[in-house]
Amino acid sequence: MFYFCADFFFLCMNLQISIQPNLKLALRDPEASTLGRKIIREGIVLMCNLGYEQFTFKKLAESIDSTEASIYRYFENKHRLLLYFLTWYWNYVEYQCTVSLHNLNDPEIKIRKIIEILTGGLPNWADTTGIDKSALQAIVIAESSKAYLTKEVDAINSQQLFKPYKDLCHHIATVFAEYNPAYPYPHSLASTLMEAAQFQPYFMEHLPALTDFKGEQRNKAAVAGYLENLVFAALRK
Amino acid sequence: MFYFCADFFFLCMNLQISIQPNLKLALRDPEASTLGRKIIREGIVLMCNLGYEQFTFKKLAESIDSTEASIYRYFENKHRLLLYFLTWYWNYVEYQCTVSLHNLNDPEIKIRKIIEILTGGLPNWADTTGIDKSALQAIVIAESSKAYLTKEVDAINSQQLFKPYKDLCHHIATVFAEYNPAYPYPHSLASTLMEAAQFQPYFMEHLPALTDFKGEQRNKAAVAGYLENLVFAALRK
DNA sequence: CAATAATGAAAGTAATACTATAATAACATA
DNA sequence: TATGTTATTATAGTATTACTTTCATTATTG
Repeated sequence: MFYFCADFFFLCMNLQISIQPNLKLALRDPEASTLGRKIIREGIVLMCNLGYEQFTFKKLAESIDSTEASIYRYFENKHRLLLYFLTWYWNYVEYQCTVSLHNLNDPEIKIRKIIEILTGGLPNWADTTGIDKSALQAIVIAESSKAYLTKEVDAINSQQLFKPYKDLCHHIATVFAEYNPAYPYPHSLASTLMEAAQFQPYFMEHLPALTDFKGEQRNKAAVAGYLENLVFAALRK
Repeated sequence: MFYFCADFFFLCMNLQISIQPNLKLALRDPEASTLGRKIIREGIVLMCNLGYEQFTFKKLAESIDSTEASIYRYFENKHRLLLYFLTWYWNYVEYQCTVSLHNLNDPEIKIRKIIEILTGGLPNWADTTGIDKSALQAIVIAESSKAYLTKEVDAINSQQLFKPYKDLCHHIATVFAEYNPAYPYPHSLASTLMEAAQFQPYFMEHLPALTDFKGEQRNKAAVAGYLENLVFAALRK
C-alpha cells in the first residue's frame, strides 16, 4: 500500500511536466499567466460549442474580455491552439494509462483498461486544472482529424508536434506486442483503435447507420464492447 | 460469356444513373454543361493540389478562365462541392463492388475483393468521364472526414447527402453478415474498415510511426494485408 | 524605484466567402 | 429567321476572417 501511494504520488508529481504541452505549440506558456489560462479554459468550451470552423480568436477575445491581438501573442493561429488542446488531451490519456497500468501484469487486463480509457469510461481524477474534460473530449472526437489532415502535416510533424499521439500509439502497440508478440501490425491496430474510439461515438450520435449501436444501447460501453471484440480477435494467437 | 457481357452492359448503363450525384448537392447539374464539367474536372485536380482549406472558388475560376459568380451558380459553397466529389467517389466504389461481386458466391472472396477496391488496388475501368480518379482518391483520403466533422452534419444528413456512403457501408455489412451471421457489429466493422482504408495509407505517407508499413513495404498491398487480417479475425466464427 | 514585459485599444491589410447587377453570349422554340 | 429564355461574363461591393502594427497603459521583477 505504501508503495502504491508512493508511486501514485510520484506519477502525480510528473503530471505537471507530463501534461505540459510542447512549448513550440505556443508563443508563450499559457499556463504561466491569468490571460493564458483563460484562453485555454474558455477556448476549450468555445471551440466545443462553435466547432473548429466557426471558432475565431475574435469571438474568444470577446468571451474572455480581451482582444484578438492579445491571443495572437500566445498562439500563432487557431490551428496551433487546436494542436495545444489535442496535445493536452493525449498527454492526459497517456498519463491515465501509465497510472492505470503501472501495477498490472496481465496484458489482457491492460488492453481492457486502455479501451476503457480511450472511450472515456474513466472518471476524472483529482482535478485542479479547471479544464472542462468533457468539452475537451468532444473537441478531440470532432476536430482531431483536422490537426493532421492538412497540407502542413509534414511541417508540423517535423516539429514533433504529433509526438504525444505517436507516443501513446506506440505505448498501446507495446501492450499489444506483449499480449501477442507474433502479431504483425501492432501500430496500425493501435492507430485504428484510437481513431475508431473517436469515430464510432461520433457516428453513433450523428450517423447511426454506420454503427450497430441502436436505441437505448447508445452508450460508451457499447463502443468499448465492439472495440474489445475487434482488438482481441485481431490479436488472437 | 454472353450473360456476363449482358450484365456488364446492363451495369454500365446503370453507371450513368448510379454515379450521378444527388441533385440537392448542386444548384444545377454540372454534367449538363461545358462549364459545369470543367468545374468538376478541374476542381478535383485543384482541390487535390491545394487541399480543402487553401482551395477557393476564386482560384478555381481563374484556372478554368471563368468567374467566381459562375461557379456559385453551380454550388452553394465549397463544402457542397466537396460533398459532390465524395458522392461521386462512393457511388463509383459501390458500382465497382456491384460489378466485381455480382457473379461471386463465396463471401470470403467477396470480402477480399471489397478490400482490394477500398484500398484502390483495382485499375480504372473504361473511363470516358475525364475524371482524374487518382486525384479524386487523394481528396477522399485527405478531406472526406471534413464532410461530416462539421456542426452542419445533422442538417446535411437529413438531406440524405451521406446516403452513398451509408449505402456502401450497409452493402459491406451485408457481406460480413453473409460470411458470419452471428457477428454482432457488421456496420461498425464496415465503417471502421472504410475509415482505416483511408487513414492507414495517409499515415503510411505522413505519420509512419502510426503504422507498421516501413521502408519499401509502403504500398497499397501492405495496407490491404493488414485490413484483411483485421476483418477476417473479427469475423472468425 | 526603475526597467522590463504583458496587456489593451485602435486601426489597418489582404484574403475569403459570398451577393448583386447589368451586359453579352448561347440556345431553344415558333 | 426572329424572339424569348437562360447561361455566362464582367464588375463591383459587403461582411467576415486572419492576421499585423503601433502606441499607451498596466503589471511584474530585480
